[in-house]
Amino acid sequence: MRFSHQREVIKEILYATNSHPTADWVFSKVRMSIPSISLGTVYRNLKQLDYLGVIKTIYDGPITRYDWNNEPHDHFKCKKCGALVDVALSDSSIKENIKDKFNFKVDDVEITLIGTCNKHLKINK
Amino acid sequence: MRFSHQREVIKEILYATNSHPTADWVFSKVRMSIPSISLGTVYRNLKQLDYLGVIKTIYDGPITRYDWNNEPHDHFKCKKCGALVDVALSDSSIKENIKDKFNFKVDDVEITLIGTCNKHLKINK
DNA sequence: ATATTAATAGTAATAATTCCTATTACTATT
DNA sequence: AATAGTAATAGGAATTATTACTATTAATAT
Ligand SMILES: [Mn+2]
Ligand SMILES: [Mn+2]
Ligand SMILES: [Zn+2]
Ligand SMILES: [Zn+2]
Repeated sequence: MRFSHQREVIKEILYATNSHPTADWVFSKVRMSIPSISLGTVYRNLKQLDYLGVIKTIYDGPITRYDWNNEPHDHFKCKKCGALVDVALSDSSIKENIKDKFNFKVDDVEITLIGTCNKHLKINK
Repeated sequence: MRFSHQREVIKEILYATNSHPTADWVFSKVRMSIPSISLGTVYRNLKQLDYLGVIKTIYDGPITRYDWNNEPHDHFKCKKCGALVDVALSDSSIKENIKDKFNFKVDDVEITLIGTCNKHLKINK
């Protein structure tokens, strides 16, 4: 695969946020430095970066997002504000336990927590 | 909400399969008994049934599916054939464990197993 | 039976994503 | 440095999934 400035910028933009952005958000960002870029180029490169294992595509309900963090990890989804936040299920033995229970070949366990993020929680004791 | 024959048939079709069908699949099925039905009616009623809690909408990557089983349960996704199969994580204490670890209010834990279903596994010992 | 009005069929509109093609710009070779 | 070969891009068309609109139909209360 040949070097491409567009792809580098897209990659940098992704690596600079933890917000799991959509293709459209990336598009509007990359336009700031490359005004001539097209949305198709953004989609094509996001797909390539995913294929290369450089980033990971995340399906947040009906919304497609992109994650610079290609390491296996899980997410918390806030019902109130829609934020998608990384969570580390430190005890990865949870996943191993789950894997052992089935007559399928389980390669991955994806866990999404759903609820309300601390931004909306009353601090008052 | 008023009775509708269309909605009843859609519900029955969903309740007769474990395949987590798409709106389009439901549409083609319901056409067999109601040839005049429109795709919009299928979508509208699936959304209403979800809203009523009668069925559950499932996001399988970029594919939207519908599940008659509105009880909390998890799924296994086969990378080879794309099948989405119910799994019962019998030990629901797993989920309670996970819930206890975070400074968010966690209402639900969604778990998807990803791998290869037994249809493709060699039986040979 | 009639009136009321929610639900439908059919179609148009929208949104996300992919496809197509002429043009551009890396890269290797003279 | 110029040339040739070709991968990547820009821009727009096409596709797909879903929602919105509206005249007509049909469920329900009177
Ligand atoms: Mn993440
Ligand atoms: Mn299910
Ligand atoms: Zn929130
Ligand atoms: Zn399979």
